[in-house]
Amino acid sequence: MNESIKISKKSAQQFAENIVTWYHKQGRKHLPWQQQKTPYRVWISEIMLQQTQVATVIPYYERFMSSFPTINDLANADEDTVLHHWTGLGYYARARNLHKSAKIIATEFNGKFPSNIEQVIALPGIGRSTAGAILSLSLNQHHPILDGNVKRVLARSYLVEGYNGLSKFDKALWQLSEVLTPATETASFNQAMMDIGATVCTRSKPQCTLCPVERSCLAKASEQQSLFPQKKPKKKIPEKSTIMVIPRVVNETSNKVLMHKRPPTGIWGGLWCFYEISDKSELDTLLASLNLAGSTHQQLDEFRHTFSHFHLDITPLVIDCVETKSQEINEPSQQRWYDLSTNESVGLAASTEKLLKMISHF
DNA sequence: AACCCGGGGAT
DNA sequence: ATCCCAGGGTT
Repeated sequence: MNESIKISKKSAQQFAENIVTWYHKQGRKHLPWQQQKTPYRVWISEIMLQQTQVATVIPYYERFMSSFPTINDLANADEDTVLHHWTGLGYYARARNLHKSAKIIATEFNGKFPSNIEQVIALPGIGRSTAGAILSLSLNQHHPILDGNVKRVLARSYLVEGYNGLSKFDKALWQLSEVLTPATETASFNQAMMDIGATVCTRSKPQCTLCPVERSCLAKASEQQSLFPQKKPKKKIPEKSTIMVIPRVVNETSNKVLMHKRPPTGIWGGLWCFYEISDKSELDTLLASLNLAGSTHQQLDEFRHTFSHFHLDITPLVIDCVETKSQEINEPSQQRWYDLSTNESVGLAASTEKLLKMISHF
């Protein structure tokens, strides 16, 4: 297996030169959406791009930047507002970490993004690769990176065995990235590696004829591109089910549903969701605790929401409530009547948005 | 339906 | 040090 892959200084230099030359030939036209590469802007885009492709990220990124143009703006925003800008992107812990880090930068670094890589890695939500990407792309500092796209390019070029997440595999690739990343033009090299992985050295049907390192690529030489990186052994995922309780008030003056804010850790952390029960027999107890007893309810069609690690079958249960004073909210920071006629500035999970759509034309 | 993913937290 | 989790979109 891999052990440490030996590369001569000369061939490493040649590799970097080919990559950087390719980058300059692109004329950077492939990234018109991100012109000024400040550490802050690169940070936000890198975190978004960890989980989502460029085309999807662009509108989120634009909205985020126009609402939070500076780190201090982000630090001073409500967590709900930050999560609202992340609604539908997934991985909500990343948005919460972004917010936490902004507060740290505001207080400990006077609002200026740190330029020391140890300090950057110490920020929540930023690891070695993201820190390297931020400081190399924005300040041209000499740091290697290793995201999913770069991993694919390197694993194919040097036939590195293993799959994503396997420690031997990651270790070998980090070592390769260290050896290959040039001290000059680091920004161009790193950006090019990510771009090549995203657009040329794609998972299926790579466009090898467009690749600047086609001639030295070991996978291409043996036509094994599709075998690298190797596939992660798959595991069976469990099925779970839940009943989401949707108390609502609909009349001439209001159209609203009762939601609560989830705890900060775990699934959908910090997002606004409906109360859940695992069995209909728990409904009365829940409604009583919410001062909503006696209301009528209707069941909507069950639907499936799938995560990588489990299926979740959701049964929506709509409770029609009459507006009374007993529906005053005790802890508005944890519980609220969500107004369906406005787009309230809070974070919602994709499944919650789907439920809101279902009941809006029901 | 299967695949992908950087970093944090638990073990 | 090593495993498991997160939540969507794309293929």
